[in-house]
Amino acid sequence: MKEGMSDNKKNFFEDVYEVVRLIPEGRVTSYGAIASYLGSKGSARMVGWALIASQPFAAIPAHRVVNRVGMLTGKQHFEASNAMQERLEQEGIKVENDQVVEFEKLFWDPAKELL
DNA sequence: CCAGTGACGGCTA
DNA sequence: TTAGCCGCCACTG
Repeated sequence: MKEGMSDNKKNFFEDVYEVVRLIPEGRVTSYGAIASYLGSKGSARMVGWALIASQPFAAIPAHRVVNRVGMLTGKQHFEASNAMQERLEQEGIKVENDQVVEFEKLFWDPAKELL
């Protein structure tokens, strides 16, 4: 993390981490869903940015966050290009061609399922 | 200071 | 239906 970072930004990052930590095993959510839940509706990109910064913290299951159609767009940011898919399959999620199988059934929306 | 670049997503053609 | 455009905003050169 950076030193000169404003409190707002820092809190946004930590809020993202908190939500991601709450994603149940075997379920996935999207960048936009998290941004929306945190009140920054159009800032899905910032969620992705926060996850890049979360790389060093293994406790955050960033592999459970994919884009709005269920594609593993962030896999290149993991240690290995296949780490994201392997972690998902390890919890029972099937992935074909960088796409989560039955994404709609596994989708976990923080705005609805979190309270 | 300015322009380019994204782990995105909604809208338009 | 597939492609492209653009708003979003932190960061980099």
